[in-house]
Amino acid sequence: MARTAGSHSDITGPKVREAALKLFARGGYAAVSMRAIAAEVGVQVGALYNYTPDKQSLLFDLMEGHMSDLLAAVQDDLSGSATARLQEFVAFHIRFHHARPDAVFIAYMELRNLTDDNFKRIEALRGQYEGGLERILRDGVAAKEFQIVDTKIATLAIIAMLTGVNTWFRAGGRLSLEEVTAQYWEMVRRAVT
Amino acid sequence: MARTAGSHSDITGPKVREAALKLFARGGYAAVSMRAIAAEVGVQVGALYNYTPDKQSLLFDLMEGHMSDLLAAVQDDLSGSATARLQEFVAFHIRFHHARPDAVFIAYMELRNLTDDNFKRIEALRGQYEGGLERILRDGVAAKEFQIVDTKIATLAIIAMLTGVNTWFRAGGRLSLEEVTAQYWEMVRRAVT
DNA sequence: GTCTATATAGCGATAGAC
DNA sequence: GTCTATCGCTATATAGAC
Repeated sequence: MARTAGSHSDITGPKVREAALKLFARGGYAAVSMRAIAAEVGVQVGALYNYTPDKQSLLFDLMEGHMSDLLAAVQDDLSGSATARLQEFVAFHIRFHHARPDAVFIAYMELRNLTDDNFKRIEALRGQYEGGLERILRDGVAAKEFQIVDTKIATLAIIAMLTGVNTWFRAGGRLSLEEVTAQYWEMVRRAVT
Repeated sequence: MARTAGSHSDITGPKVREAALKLFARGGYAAVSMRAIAAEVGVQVGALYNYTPDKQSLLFDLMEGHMSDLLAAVQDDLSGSATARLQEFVAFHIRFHHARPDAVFIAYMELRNLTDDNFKRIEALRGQYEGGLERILRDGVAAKEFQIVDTKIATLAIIAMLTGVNTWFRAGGRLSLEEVTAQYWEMVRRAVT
């Protein structure tokens, strides 16, 4: 309305992030040029630098945003049994990751393209998320609901298994996400008891 | 001996592949230049093209070589029980992948940098390997050793879980590879029975 | 806020001398 | 088989006009 023609900071900013997310996931950080991102947004390359100081910050912001969303969304109702908490974690992990495949892909594939400092910050967030699962497993062992020799190994094994769903599951296929979740939960449940 | 000075095709060829393997694993295919590979080998960039027609072929040859090695090494002794065959598969997968972390990393991370044709060929090899595991699971279900709703899902879940070992296990740490293998086998065994 | 133009650097691949 | 030199192109990032 009272806005200067050509001024679109509130629109272009999110569009830059969306374009980078899509293109990084498709082609890889190193292979995607700032020109390609600008073309996807519909501006010239110089305009991108109103929204990010450089390409590295763009990558880091995407990964940090994803990990923050993940940590904000995960819940752990301590009043339930460890088994119930683990079942909720499995369902949450599959559901959350399925809903944002591009961000998940980038978070796993582009770690090595982060600077050392940025890498440490992302790894710390990842450690926090893993800690949430391990706490459930340890509580389950203490309550004699689970039999697990090493809860750290079990944590990593479960997360690797669950995240793998994103590499093959596509909606509209032979199975629904609910069926897939039920079968993964059954495997996880057996593996820890 | 009777060799022309400066002629080192039998030495340089493998060194080019080794250098590319190491650098691709560390920095990613797109981020590694032919100049960087030449420097790692100790030659000038022009010399590389005596050993590969282009950079893409270098990547494909590494990935195809890895998958061929994997398929040649995996064994399935059909005379054993499905449980014994699965245990051997778990131990083999962890052992084989642990021995060549760079090749494994590239095989998973650089798929999107393959041309369409090359991608299809690598995916076919991967499908062959997964088929070997699924055959064990199906036989185990038929023999009532395993209870699995969907052997395809179980195949993908088990492989994702086992391959995840490479992302965190380092020799000389808290646990030996044998101990890790034993714990993964315990989780897999429970998950399918 | 976006544009065009440009600085500076590096890329994959090839040609031709030795 | 390896080297040096080079072609043609693209990269990130910045400067200054509007």
